[in-house]
Amino acid sequence: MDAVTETAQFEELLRASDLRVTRPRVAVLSAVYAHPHADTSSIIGFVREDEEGVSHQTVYNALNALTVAGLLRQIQPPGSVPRYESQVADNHHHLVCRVCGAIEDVECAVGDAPCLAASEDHGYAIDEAEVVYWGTCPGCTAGTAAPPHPNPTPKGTHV
Amino acid sequence: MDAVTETAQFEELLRASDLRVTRPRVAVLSAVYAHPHADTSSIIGFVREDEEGVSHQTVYNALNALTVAGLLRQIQPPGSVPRYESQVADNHHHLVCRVCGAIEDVECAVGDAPCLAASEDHGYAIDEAEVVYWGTCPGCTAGTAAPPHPNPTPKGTHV
DNA sequence: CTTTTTGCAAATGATTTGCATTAAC
DNA sequence: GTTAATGCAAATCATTTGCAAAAAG
Repeated sequence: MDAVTETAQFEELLRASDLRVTRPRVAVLSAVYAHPHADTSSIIGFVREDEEGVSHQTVYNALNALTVAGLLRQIQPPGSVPRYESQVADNHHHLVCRVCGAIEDVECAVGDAPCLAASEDHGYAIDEAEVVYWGTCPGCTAGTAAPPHPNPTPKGTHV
Repeated sequence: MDAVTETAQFEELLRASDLRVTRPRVAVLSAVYAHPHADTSSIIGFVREDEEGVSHQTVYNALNALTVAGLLRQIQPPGSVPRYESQVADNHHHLVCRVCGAIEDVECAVGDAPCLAASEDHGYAIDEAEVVYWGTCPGCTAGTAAPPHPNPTPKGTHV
């Protein structure tokens, strides 16, 4: 897919969600599609490669609007900064490395059905179940990678 | 359990983790045990009820040390501030209200076993699976409570 | 032409850092 | 006595707010 086609598709996504089509929003969508799990400051950097002079508030505004509209999904591993990804229709979950902060997508093992029935729902109307698998990625297990985003390993838990 | 006994137990917990026993640390443990899911600023308030003049950095230090030691567990719903809870040995999960930010504990439906096998582990050594159920609590469903901690509902996801 | 979004500047608020003092062991 | 934790102050960083100018529909 060439750049022109891609831009047209992002514009279509915006229109379909009743959002005004602006260059910063297209650039934000493009950045997140190209870099899943990117954090806000990285996204600001990517957006400015496409469109110089875009303010960070505009990126914050766009990320927020796109997330509310359902075009993006915000994920936030504890102790880390919010990150964004584009796939919202499937029900994949995340594998997070405690050492380097890397994030991988994993398909939900049970497909389209609820991942887990809450044993008691406390009267809540549940609309989503989100699963985070914590572990150590192959590179960090091998001790080859430096830890940029360390997260402590809690005790007394299991997988 | 009276206050003296409780304090003695917290001191014992600290000693068992090779942590020095200090009044601020005991106060932090006490605050989190008394108020599960409290955020840092609330904890600072509770600690100062017990021990005046404790600085917030000391509370931050203590929370961090206790979390690394495994005496506390940090949870952080996206868009919210980090919260702490004391139960670390079981494998309960959380039910979070998108409207008011309330958090409830729910027991893991599958007991002691892994909650969900990752369909592909990408070579990660997984040590924990964390589940967050998103929904609306009974009070907010009834429309009786004001929203202090709103979180947008993403589209395209399922429970 | 009306409404929304952008861009700039400044404010806010949580968390961290550095260092001398104090307390734990 | 030695080491680690505390308290104070100041710095940092992500994020938000307010408002005038510009762009979208």
